[in-house]
Amino acid sequence: MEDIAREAGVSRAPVSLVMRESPKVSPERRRAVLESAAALGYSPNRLASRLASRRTRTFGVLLLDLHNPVFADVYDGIAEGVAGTGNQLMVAVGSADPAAETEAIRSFVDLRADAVLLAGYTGTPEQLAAVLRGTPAVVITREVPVDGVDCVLSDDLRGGELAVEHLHELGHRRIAHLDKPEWLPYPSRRQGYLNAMRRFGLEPILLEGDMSERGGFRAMNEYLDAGAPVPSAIVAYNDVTALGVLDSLVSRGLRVPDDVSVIGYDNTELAASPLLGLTSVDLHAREIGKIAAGVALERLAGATGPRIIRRLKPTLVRRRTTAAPSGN
Amino acid sequence: MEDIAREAGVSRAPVSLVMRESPKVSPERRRAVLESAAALGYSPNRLASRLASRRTRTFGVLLLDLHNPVFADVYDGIAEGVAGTGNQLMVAVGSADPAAETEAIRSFVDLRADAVLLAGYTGTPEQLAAVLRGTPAVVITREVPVDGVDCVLSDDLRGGELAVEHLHELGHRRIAHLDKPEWLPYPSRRQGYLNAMRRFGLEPILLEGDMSERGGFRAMNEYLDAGAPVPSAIVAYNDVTALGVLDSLVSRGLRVPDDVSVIGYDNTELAASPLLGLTSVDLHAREIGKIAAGVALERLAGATGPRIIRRLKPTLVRRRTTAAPSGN
DNA sequence: TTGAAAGCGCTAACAT
DNA sequence: ATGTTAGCGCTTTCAA
Repeated sequence: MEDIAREAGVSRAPVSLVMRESPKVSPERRRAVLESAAALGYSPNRLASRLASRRTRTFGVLLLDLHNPVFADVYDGIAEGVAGTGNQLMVAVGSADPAAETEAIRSFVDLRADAVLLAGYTGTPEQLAAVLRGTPAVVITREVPVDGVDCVLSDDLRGGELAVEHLHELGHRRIAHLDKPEWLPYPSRRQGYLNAMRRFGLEPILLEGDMSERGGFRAMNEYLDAGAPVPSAIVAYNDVTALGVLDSLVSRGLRVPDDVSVIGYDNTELAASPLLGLTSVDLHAREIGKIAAGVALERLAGATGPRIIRRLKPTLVRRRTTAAPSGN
Repeated sequence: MEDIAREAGVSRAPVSLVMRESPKVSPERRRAVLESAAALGYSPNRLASRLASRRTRTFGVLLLDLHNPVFADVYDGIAEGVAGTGNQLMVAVGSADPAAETEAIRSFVDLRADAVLLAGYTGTPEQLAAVLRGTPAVVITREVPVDGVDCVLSDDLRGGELAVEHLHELGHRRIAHLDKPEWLPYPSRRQGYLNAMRRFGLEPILLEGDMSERGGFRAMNEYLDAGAPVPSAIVAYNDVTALGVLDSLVSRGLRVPDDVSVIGYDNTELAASPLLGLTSVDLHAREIGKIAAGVALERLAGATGPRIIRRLKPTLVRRRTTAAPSGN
């Protein structure tokens, strides 16, 4: 920067101003500075600039899993939300390992991200509070009771109910639910399922499997292999596992929805594909991401006050994998 | 840091060493330092540390599109490749807009990433060279002729041929190809298709559509609406567009593979899903990512020499969407 | 508007 | 093994 100043015949201050596109520099000087910067192959060092200015204008975004398309939607929403605000996004991928997630968040904090957006945090509230050290954070799709941490999520309890209500209305009575209880810090969908089942006086059937297509496939296979009577409908934790369930059913010669109905969750593009036509509970991922970005922006703009909890209402998108039970 | 030093009764140097987990500090001092750091709620500033040390131990990873699962695979490969090397990943999402991509790369460079890994760069070589300013870079899935830029990719020319050869062997003669020529800086797959078609003395049929499920869906719909004779087989640019093609065919009442065969490209988990069973050309995305990380690591370890070009052989994974043509 | 000076919070020689 | 001293490359007062 000093070289540029010398080359352009000015001191260092105007160079700094030109780089930040400040209007307080006369046009001719600005041109001179820009020219010698180009001539010298100057590349600004944002580490230094951020260190000195104590502002990074950057949000850290943690995405749980790139293989689940719902996070692409959440990301799009966040990107839409920060567009035009002059803020940047740096993203890290968590892989559902609390230690890795904590490390990623720590990295954001140490890099002095202005705020942190967590889409799919699986650790404990205590860990989160410890690693955040006061950095503004908004947790997406989960409610984490930590002071100063805002949450934007879908009403998963209601979503679970919605799925059961839809199936019950179609005439289903043997309705199973698939998720991964001991791992998941997101029990609300199952709870909603259980609530609705009890309300209808139905017996819950709980299956367990990893939260992936493969996990859904295996869990369903194991259940069928065990010789248990086939449920007439299955509520899967999300679209990806629902796809695995479909894989399993179809590979066993069971027809969907003729023999078994299947509901997913997230309403990803996967579910929306005309070929699959997966009935799914829409948690409005993109909108959630956008709102989360908005909340972070508000905090940066100085909004104080208690934790913000925004809980959107999920909606059921009915497609071709659910229908009235045939036999029974 | 000075506060910690005072609190622990030492000077600043050992504090810095403790933070970097250096072994040159006596255990009792280390403990004292750690204690007062915790007591004071110390959070190291990595901006300052990176600025002072002039090393960031961070790779910038640019991902073209989160909605295409192939990039999740590439990312996994990169993550696997850098695991245990003490390097971190910072990722940015490109959205297939050269301006946005350039901005993301500039950001990596300005933040002094040690290297940059570009999965799906769509800009020109000149732009890339200009923004890189000497930062080591490896471009993934594309060959970009820029000095000092390494490339790890699949032999797309061969991949295009592979698809046609497979279909030809099954007995297909009216084989169409779908991609987006004017936008895509990746013409090799189409070229491979064209080469093989010419070799077999067949007439090429070129369809155009956006590189997304929706794009494939629309392109196929338009083609069918135009009343052109239905091809007996379709080679799609990638799995995502292939899914769109399937959507279109099935919604028109055409059966796959009985009436039309379809081949995708990338062999993503989407294609591998038993439900879809999409025949696809595997470009070994995860391995490519891993190799790319390895190349970057080599460069950082001081490997000089000319540009490295690693071109993997694609393989065809045959599933249920391709079969011998029935009627003709 | 521009110039000079004092940091931002850390690392890296070096000397002890 | 520990303390001291100079920076890393920028921004930001403050004066001029």
